[in-house]
Amino acid sequence: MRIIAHLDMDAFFAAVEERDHPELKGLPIVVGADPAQGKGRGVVSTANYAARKYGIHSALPISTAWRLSEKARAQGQPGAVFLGVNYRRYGEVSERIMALVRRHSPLVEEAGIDEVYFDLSFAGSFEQAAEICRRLKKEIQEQEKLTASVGIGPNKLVAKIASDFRKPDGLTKVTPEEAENFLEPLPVRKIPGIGPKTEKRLAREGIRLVRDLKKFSPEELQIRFGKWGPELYERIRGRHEAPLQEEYEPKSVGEQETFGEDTRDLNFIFDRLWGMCGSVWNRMQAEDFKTFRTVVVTVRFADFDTHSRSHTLAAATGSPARLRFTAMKLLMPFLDRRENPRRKLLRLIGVRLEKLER
DNA sequence: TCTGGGGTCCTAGGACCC
DNA sequence: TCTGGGGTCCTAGGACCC
Repeated sequence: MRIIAHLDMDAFFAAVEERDHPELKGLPIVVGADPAQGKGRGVVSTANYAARKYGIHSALPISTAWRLSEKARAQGQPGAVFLGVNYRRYGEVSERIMALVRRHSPLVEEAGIDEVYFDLSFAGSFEQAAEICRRLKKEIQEQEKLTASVGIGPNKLVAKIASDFRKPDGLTKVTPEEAENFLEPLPVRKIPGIGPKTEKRLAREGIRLVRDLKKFSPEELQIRFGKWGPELYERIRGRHEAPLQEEYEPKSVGEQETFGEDTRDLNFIFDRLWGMCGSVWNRMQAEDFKTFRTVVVTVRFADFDTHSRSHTLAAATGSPARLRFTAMKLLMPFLDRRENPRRKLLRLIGVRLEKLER
């Protein structure tokens, strides 16, 4: 019998900041882009639970978060504390938490900086597995002063949905017998792979819950969802055999940058492209790759219209000059009248390397 | 309201080859 | 006169995840 656990840190970035800055304890905290007095253009990475009471959440435009904070302040509540994202710091904390997890399981898949799957089949029973998870949560609390939510299930899919079921500081156990009933009443959006677009599309047909999706045969799901349909048929019934993946090979390395303000200043744009080529090339090397073969350049115009151009070289190369040359060639058409007849301002550019080899 | 940055995977058309 | 079928690679776009 497989027993899989999924651990997800609660409001991770914000929780680390709150812990490291005792003077902020209890205040609403928003980690993300610089709000720049309401004129900032990024989004919220993480809001702690106090900030969520104001309606602030992950992926919300930081300008909207600023407005919600001002509104709360006008009503006599504390304004939110806005902090930049300190990846290095969160990475260190993450490493220590992953080390704790590894003490309890021989098979661990890190699924991001703040979440991890681990195999507890050896425990023999779901009750024993839950006991291990309670211990782990306690260790994280004592060592790091942070809370996590854990889900235990017969596979990764059920474990992940279960960890999200009670938050924060939750522990949810779903046995193989319970899995199908556990999923039925949940919104379809809870199924990993069903995002905002698919949720909307399904809602138009009156399909909102996992239960509603179950009326379709694998063939009908194939028509609606393509290759993924038959797989989805299994998933909504709680069946999912994917093994834990202990490590994986990156397939691409890239960077993109949204400018402080939209621009058509060629000196500025070329300068940024140049800089990005350099840092992407450095990161490729740091990841132990020697060569790339495909270069992708992305452009986003002021109206959010987004395009990419890619070029695959005849042979792999490790040359940074070749990268700069190719990226430049791919970018040029976007600045040209044919591709950009209305001379739209640029909001973002990006560079990505694919077909990497060691 | 106004939308980040790092990625992965899928689809679909066209080119090309056998 | 009417024009196969399958496989692979490249390119562009889109949905999704953290």
